[in-house]
Amino acid sequence: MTRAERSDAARNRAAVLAAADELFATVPEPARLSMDDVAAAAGVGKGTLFRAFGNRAGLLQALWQRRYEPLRYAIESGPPPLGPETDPRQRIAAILDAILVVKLDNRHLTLAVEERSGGTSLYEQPQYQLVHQLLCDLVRATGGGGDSELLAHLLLAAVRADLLNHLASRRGISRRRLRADLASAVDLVLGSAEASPPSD
Amino acid sequence: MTRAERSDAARNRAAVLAAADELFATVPEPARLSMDDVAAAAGVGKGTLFRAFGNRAGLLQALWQRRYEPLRYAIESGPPPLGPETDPRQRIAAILDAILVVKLDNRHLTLAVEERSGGTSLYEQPQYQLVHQLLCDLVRATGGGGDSELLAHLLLAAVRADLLNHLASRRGISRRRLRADLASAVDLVLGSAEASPPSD
DNA sequence: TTGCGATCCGGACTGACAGCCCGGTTGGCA
DNA sequence: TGCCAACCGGGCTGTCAGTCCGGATCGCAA
Repeated sequence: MTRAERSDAARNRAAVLAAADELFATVPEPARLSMDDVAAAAGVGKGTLFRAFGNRAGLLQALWQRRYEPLRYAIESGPPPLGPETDPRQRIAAILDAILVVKLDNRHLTLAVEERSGGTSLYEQPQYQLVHQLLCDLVRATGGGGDSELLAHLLLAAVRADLLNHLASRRGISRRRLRADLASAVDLVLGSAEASPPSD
Repeated sequence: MTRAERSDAARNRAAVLAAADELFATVPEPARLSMDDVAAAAGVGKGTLFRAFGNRAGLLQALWQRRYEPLRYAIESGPPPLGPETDPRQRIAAILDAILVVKLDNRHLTLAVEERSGGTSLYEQPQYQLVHQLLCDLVRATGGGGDSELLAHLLLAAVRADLLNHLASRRGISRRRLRADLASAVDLVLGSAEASPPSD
């Protein structure tokens, strides 16, 4: 019997999302961004924030979901190369490339989302498990050797937020280079065919 | 002009290391192990603990170093298959397998060590950078395609503490299976030759 | 053995932060 | 317009890393 959200609640929820989005895009160190900061920036009390999102992880999930949603949709039911009607090997490459791009575009946010917090590791997040499951199936469909579960984890390890952040921010490696290197690494892991450079 | 450590300081340092070792081996959730806990278990004041190790990361580093030291030595100047006189491809496999084993044997400790804390990511730790550099060189020596830097990161991602913990503790995958899967994954990444099962 | 200063000890203290609580307010249906 | 459930806000609590400083201790020198 979940009643509809009251209008003020909806307004505040939106305000928090907007403010948090802005903040995470701005601040240099997402881990140092406190819930008080977010509440203050949204012009809302802390109680309101926690009522709306449960806890820090809940807020981060909500933020991330908004960013990730289009990609998720494209993967689940869009046209090639992301959609289901693609050759598994190319689909894997396309998916990882797309994830790479989204994460680079939302570096701080993803960093915060993947931060281990409260005993919940990245690998327990439903988001992760969904993609992992899909990659498992796809890897198996390519018929290469090796355990598909571990391989899927390895592929996803290539786009972990902290690694990307290190390579991009710390080491200053360009997005173009990252995408190319990722593509060739994926080809290697999947038992190299020819490498196809990204188009977008 | 670093003066020698006073005897009581050395004694306390040892007591802290022993107690912390014991605790990290015992507790279920290393992140919940506070410095107060460690100090109390060691029968020492918190000030003493921080004087000796600087901060939490310092203590964890010291603990990890003791565990990792033998392996580091074996890699740097031991006999094959870990030592320098080994064929690069086999050496990579041997090193990763050894790291896997050490980390599994010290699961909670490694989990705590690799925990991102205070803006210092895994990739900035000198420990990591050392192994990464070595793997880079070895990967390059195998002459396969792909960017050696990224490949070395990927290889090390296969033995990240949180992944291992998830596979071993959460999913209940056996050590034997993990070692075998890791070995075949490494072979894949390095442009598969034949897989050789671990001996130890 | 005794004196003495540098070093070290310890636990109270601070600051930061996630999450809870509850008296007061407000939205929206009757 | 009245009523009450839902919601607001910010003060409060508990936890934890790291600091501080008065007092204890070590170990050298005489």
